[in-house]
Amino acid sequence: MDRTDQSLIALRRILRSTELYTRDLASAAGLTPAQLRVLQIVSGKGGTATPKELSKQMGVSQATVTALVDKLVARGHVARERSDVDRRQTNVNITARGRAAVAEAPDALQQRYVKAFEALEGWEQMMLVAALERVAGMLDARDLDAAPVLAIGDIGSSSVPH
Amino acid sequence: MDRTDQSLIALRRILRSTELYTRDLASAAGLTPAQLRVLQIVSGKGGTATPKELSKQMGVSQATVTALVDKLVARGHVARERSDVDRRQTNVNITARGRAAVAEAPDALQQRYVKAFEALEGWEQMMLVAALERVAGMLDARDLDAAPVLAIGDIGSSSVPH
DNA sequence: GCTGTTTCGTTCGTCTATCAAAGTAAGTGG
DNA sequence: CCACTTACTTTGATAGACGAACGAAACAGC
Repeated sequence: MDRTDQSLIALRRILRSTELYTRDLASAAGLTPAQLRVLQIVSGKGGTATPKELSKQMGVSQATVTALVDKLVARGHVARERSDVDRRQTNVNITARGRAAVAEAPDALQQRYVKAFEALEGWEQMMLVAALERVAGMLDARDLDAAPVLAIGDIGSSSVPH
Repeated sequence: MDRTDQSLIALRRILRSTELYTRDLASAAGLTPAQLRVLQIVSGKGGTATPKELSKQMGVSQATVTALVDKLVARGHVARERSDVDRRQTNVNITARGRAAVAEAPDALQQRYVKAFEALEGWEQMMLVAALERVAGMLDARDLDAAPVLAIGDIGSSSVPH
């Protein structure tokens, strides 16, 4: 087996672990994975976001975002509010309850990862960061012209410094 | 920002790129992501697998596998066959058409990644493989049966402590 | 042999995620 | 004020996912 295959297998293991884990995580928090993602994004943007932003960030249609926000509103995790600056826009604001749900999400996978990561030597941490960023850059759709789906959203412009 | 955050951000970028891409890939192949995954697994196991194996490998219930296989059967990508050794079991066999679908899946992300990876110097490839496997190991506490891999080696530099 | 238990797969009912298309409401530029 | 665009929602459809209940086959233990 060559190194390319090895790297692909390792990537698939990473993907699989996180995918399986996301389901556990969300269900433990009483939310579905997609709903949790919405909450996390809203929370990460300082507690408010528009459906448009969510749609872009998540790579799904606005119709889907509407449905997800409906559910979160029904459960009291977020509240809708008409924007004053542009009344076509709706602000999706996280509630105290929503914040609590995000905070209390028993993020065992991430905790395990963080713990393992922080147990490493400094030079190993740097090596891993460099490698992960390298791989992320290799996968990033930024330069692809012919992939409309991937062109959705400003990948990284909000959260990934370069 | 500390190195832990940097590594988490890079990981999320990797996850996001692949997740968005999977949808594009599957739709171009005329399949849904879940259906394509079934086909890929069956194909990877030599052309036949049981629902139980698929369920385990994919991390979904058997009921879900049944539904997915139903769809693939309807489209002629796989065929069911009763096992002779244990007649409770059903073998899901890939058809020529199924193989073609897997082979023709325009796996642009992977191709793009492979191309970038293979353009790297040998030592860089080794570094990335070591790093990815390291991360996979940190995330992947349970099932090791998913991939035919392998204890993480050190990368040739003699002093990787653990 | 029998009888109870486990395993494998399926069926059924239900919920969520998702989209495309059509609709509504609000801003923008003649 | 009219046409156009933008932001969001509604509607109707399909797919994915689960748990519960089920039949069939294998496997116990006598």
